[in-house]
Amino acid sequence: MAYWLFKSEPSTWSFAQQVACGTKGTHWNGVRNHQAANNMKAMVPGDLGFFYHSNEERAVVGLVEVIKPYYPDPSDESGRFGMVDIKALKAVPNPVTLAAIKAEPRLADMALVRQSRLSVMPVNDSHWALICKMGGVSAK
DNA sequence: GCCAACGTTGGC
DNA sequence: GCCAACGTTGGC
Repeated sequence: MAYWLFKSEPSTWSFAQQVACGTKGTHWNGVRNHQAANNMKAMVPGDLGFFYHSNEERAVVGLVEVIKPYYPDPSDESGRFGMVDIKALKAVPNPVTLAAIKAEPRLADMALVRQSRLSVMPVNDSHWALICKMGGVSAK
């Protein structure tokens, strides 16, 4: 079981919209970055992820599950990039802000902190457990 | 609104 | 193949 973090601007695609898609989920399209795409290639159904709101909010607000492995993104004319499908699992009761993550020394080496522009990134087991705890949500 | 980080493009 | 120019992202 691997863990991930999906970053989105809430004004473009929010966790509330993801929840509204229900158990069928949606495709996570629009990624045009090879590092992010490579992370998605490594995903398998059943993997879990954080849903992070960037820009105006800057917080982990929900948990999602990967439901379909990497496949081509039809919105990419170059054919170079793909996407996965995810569905919302549950909201994080106490959203974990970027400020809180930066204030926690054990999270200092997260990709979220080190590579602010990366939109899809891996999360290791201990980081996953700690952020779940900070957010007041059970890890699964 | 500004700026740093960084990926991409295009000229050479 | 190098590198300057440029565009985009995202934190502040």
